[in-house]
Amino acid sequence: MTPKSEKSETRERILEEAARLFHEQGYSATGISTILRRAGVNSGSLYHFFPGKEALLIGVLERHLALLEPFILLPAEGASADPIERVFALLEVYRRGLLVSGCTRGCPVGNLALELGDRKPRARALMNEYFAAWTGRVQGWLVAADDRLPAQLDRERLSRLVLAVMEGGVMQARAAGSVDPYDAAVAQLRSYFRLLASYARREPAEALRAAAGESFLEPVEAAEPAETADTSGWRYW
Amino acid sequence: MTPKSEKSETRERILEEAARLFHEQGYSATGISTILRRAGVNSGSLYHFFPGKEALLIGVLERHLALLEPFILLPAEGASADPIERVFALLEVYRRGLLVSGCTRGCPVGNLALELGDRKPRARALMNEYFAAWTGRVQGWLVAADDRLPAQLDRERLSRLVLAVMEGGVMQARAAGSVDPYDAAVAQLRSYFRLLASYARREPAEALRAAAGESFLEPVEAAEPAETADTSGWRYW
DNA sequence: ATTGTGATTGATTGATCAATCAAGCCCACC
DNA sequence: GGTGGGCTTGATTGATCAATCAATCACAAT
Repeated sequence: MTPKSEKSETRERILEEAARLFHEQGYSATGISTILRRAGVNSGSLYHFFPGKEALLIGVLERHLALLEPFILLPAEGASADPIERVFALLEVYRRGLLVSGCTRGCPVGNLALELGDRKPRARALMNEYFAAWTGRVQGWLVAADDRLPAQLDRERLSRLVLAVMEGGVMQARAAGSVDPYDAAVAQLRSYFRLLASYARREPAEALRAAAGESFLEPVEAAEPAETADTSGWRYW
Repeated sequence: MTPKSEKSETRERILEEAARLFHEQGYSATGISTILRRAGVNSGSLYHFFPGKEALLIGVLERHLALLEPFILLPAEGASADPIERVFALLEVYRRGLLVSGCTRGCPVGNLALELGDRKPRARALMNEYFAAWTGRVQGWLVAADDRLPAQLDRERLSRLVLAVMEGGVMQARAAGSVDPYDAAVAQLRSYFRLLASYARREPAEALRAAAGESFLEPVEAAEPAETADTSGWRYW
């Protein structure tokens, strides 16, 4: 056997349940014993794979980072070939996460980011990496949109805005127990994008003015996730 | 003495330390004993005022709600008479909170909102009330901006976007250990507002196009907090 | 068959947790 | 100066916490 296998089935089950519980109740509020019970594992097994609770947290975050591509980004790209539509397909992914969980689960990394702050430096570095990968991909789409957005537009800044809207929208949805605040924030972002697109289309002033006021939300139809990595047996939401 | 005084000096000290600790380390990670030590109080006193830890949480949230006006909203209004500048003065208040805490403290309610989710219904109702008061005030400013924003613009949706940008920006700043992501998101929001203002000014198409690309951030100068409530002895950040 | 190693078992540890409570203190009020 | 109630004291409770560890199991290699 390979030493300290990274692919142990028990290890995966522990990570999956820990991820779910950290997501639902937070890191501090989740007891090791609960994870053990839900995963059907004894404490010795857990401590065989993870030296302590913090190492388990690191493992969970590494798992989130590994799952970002197949479960979040690729489905968004599969939903549309249009780079701007991909942005809103991505936001639709999180909307689904809210809906299937009754507004109790949004972005799993966002929760931990606010709870842990800088008290676990290794964890913070991973969360930062996660956000960087997220905004980096969005930035790539915005660059790909090319002449459909104003040339001078700062794509990096806009990608940071998109992430902020997602995380802030999820937070409001959790507090409200409803997706409405999330939808409102996303709809307004959509309106902003339409406005930017109108510019790039070099429309006359009157058409631009009309676009500035609009704020309706066009639902994005779901597409089959475009899986490239082997994610069989992995659950995310 | 009035029975179960709401103004006991001890009670205030407990609430202040609990608020700080909940903000810095979260609700679950904060032990009662730590609060007692920092506040210089014995456990019996705490349980004299609060029947349990959850009641203390409610008290902390009620305190945040009471302090929203004098410590957050009024300073933003005092910074400028211009309703749109008030929006960005408000965002500047949170930026200051990030800076003075080394990016460890953002919005105190936002942290709790994500940590507690719907597991404490009474707490969630208060957090929702907090967000509603926040966005409600911003919405009021946006309405007051009147013809300086497009008439068809949905002011409520935009206020939800502003809150999302603040909360999401704070989250990214905490994860990055730097205000840069916060500044980026706010700068992009500023750009959006300039664009909307250009519309309302009915500028010709070329000027509008120029405004669409700009994304610089004008720092908002601080003004003295306009205090109307008695907040002597209350600390917030 | 024997040995080596990774994986599992599950009782147990000491620490820390939220919460309790009997006793005493302080002081306004009469 | 006595009385009563708001407030404080601080040791103590049982529960739960993360973590430990000696023993055992499963199984591949030889």
